Amino acid sequence: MKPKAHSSARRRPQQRRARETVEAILDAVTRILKREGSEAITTNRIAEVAGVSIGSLYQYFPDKRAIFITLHRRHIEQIDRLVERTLVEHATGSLEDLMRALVDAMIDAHSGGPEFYQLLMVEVPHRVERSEDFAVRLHGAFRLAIAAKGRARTENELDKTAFVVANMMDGLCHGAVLRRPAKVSLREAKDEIVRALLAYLRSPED
Amino acid sequence: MKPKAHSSARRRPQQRRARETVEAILDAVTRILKREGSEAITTNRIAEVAGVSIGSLYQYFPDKRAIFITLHRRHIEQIDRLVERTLVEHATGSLEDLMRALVDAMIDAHSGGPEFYQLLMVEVPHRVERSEDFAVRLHGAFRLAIAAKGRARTENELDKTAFVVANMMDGLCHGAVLRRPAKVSLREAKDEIVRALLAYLRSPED
Amino acid sequence: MKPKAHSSARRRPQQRRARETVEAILDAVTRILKREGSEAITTNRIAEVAGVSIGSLYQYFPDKRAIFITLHRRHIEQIDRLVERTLVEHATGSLEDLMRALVDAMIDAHSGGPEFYQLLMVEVPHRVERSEDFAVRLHGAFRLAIAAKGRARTENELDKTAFVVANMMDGLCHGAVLRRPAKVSLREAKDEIVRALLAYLRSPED
Amino acid sequence: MKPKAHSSARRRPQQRRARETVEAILDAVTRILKREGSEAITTNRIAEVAGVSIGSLYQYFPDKRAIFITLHRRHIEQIDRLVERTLVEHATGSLEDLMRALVDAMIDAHSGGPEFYQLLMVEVPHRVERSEDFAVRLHGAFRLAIAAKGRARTENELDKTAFVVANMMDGLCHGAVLRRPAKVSLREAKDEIVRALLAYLRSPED
DNA sequence: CATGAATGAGTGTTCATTCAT
DNA sequence: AATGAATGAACACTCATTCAT
Repeated sequence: MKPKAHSSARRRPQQRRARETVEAILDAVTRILKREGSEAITTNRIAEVAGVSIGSLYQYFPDKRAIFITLHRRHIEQIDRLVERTLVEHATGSLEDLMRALVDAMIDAHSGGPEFYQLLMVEVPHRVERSEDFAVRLHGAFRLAIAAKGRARTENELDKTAFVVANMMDGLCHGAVLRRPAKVSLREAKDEIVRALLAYLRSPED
Repeated sequence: MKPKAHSSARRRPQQRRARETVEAILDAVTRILKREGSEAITTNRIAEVAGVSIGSLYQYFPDKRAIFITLHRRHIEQIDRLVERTLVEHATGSLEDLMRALVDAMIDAHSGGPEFYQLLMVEVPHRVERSEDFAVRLHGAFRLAIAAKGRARTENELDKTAFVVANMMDGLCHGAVLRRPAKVSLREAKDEIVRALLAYLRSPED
Repeated sequence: MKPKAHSSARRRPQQRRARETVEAILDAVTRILKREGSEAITTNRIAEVAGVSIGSLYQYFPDKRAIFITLHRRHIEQIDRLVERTLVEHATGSLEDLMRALVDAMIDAHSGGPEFYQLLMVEVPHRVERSEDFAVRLHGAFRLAIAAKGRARTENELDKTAFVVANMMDGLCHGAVLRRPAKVSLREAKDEIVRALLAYLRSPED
Repeated sequence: MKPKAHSSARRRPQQRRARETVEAILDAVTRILKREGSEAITTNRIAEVAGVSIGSLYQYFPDKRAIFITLHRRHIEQIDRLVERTLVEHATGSLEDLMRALVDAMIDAHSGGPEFYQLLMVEVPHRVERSEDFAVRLHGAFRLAIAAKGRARTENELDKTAFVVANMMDGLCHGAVLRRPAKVSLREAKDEIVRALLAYLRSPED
């Protein structure tokens, strides 16, 4: 009656508590970053802002870095989902629609402020969990999408094209958010980025 | 009585010493970064590797951050000189020559390893001394160069074009150094970057 | 109504559970000590290795130290039983037989490794529960045994003799286990210890 | 005149300061141990009691354990010097004089209280710096001294004798300080220890 | 000016213990 | 009773910076 019957109902509370604590910790990091700056992100402050004890923090994360690794993983998962969803949704549309949708998605995803990405860059051990940069991770997806839209190409041409598209997208969208000249509106920047991508993709192979 | 009497003869040695000390400190930072990683860059270690006392370090730099600000300023000055020289040298050449020369220059300048730029990004206070990002700083230079090569354009079109070219250049060159797929050679990447830039610059305005 | 009604039948299981839990905890300590070293002996780890919850551990022991006190008490009880049994068993034999039997018993009892005794030394509060050191506790037993074997002595002489014998036994047996030179076998060490004890016990009073 | 002339005069102050700081730290440990107990020995408290900053403490000792290792090394050096000096001083005297002098020396050296030795036992990593226990270290010296006094012996007999003498000395002197029965005076204990040692050393080989 | 010993606020982390479930 | 998530005081240690020499 008590011990094992539909134990899921019994274990859930624990798992829910744990999940909530983890969320609170992760949220606290971004909150502190925004309100107090990256230097204020200490484990004790995180715990305090998260409303949990420092001991609880260490129950869920083996050390400080693990918090950033989790944050990083979540971030790239979010971006990847977004990009892949966009690629699928516009698989049958025009090349222009696809590019525009991707640019919109990228810019939306990065609007959280540059400090956050900076932070992850600094705190996440290179090549350990950050393993693959955006442009590297999505190389395959871009290749597929480009292959579907484009003319016949060799494998090598596809690789080069995917490399350029991924890095243009990343660099230009980042630039549009972080260093757009005052005289250029976000709308205009997006249009121009799309124009640049299309110009490249439509240019003759050689 | 003492201070100014034919000071040039007297001060020179001091200024040379000072200059040498500053250089030694700055060099020490990059040396430690390469050999021991960014975590090892402490003021005491910098002084030690530079072969000066910690006291002397603080004679020339008010605090740790000032060292990075100096390093950063030197870095952007170097890049700027490089880009501007390239723009001038290829002012009369073809657009393709200009772009190829710029891409070469950028990739050369960034071959010092990503850790260095990362470090500066992290340590230099935003908007204080890092004031203007590459793409922003060189916006004007690019505008001029593009205006000279291109067809008649409105001011706004020039701004947008300069924005895109600067950010494409930055993003793609960075990508070529840091995240180029194994199957694409650096030579091929450069060619493809130039091709993308030209495709954009030659595409019809609208 | 509830508490005592044929309680023996009812309480037994509980008492058995309790006993088992206590044993599991005590065993866990020595197991961790051997496998992970004394630094790994934390209350949480003890509970984990014992297969009980940390809460249960605190049900049976008021604090960490109580665990070591229990362990210590058990250890001295074991030694005392061993020594006293040996004294009784060899009450009628020769002095040499008695000494040899005691040395054997002591060395056997200490073969569990030095870390264990070290641990108890450190963790058990002096003069609280560790109240009486081996040589002090068994002083009386030794006095009796020596008195039985020896010539007529004054009380004071008996005290001195018991003091020396107990401490020789302790020190030499400890030494035989922990710091015996490689060139001396355990067999030889035992023989030599017995020889030393007998030489002392047989030496003229003055 | 100032800079390099007999630089020893200049460097001394530094070395003296350093030496004083090290002494202050080491003294602080024993002071805290006596006044507040071993649990109060934290690096911060040590620094406080030593009258230096925690930073200075870490300038001279890489970590907490290093402090205990130094303390331990000094202790064994002191004991060794004492024993060896005694052996030399009584090289030509009677066996009884030598033994009595050694017992006196040992008891004097251990009168600092048992907590101190306990502490070193616990904190100094076994077999790392504690390399050789008293009885092991002085095995050679005892062998020589015994060989000089005694009758002709085989190598093996010398080893066994040295083993027994060293451990008797250690165990009995320790016992005389730490667990002497109230009814036995220190004077009596010493006499009895000497008597036991002589009885052993004078007993026929087999 | 140069030196480097000294400083100490602040950091990440541990672990004995409590208490709501 | 049993559980184990939560607690938080306390610890070892770092490092930017100061200042007496």
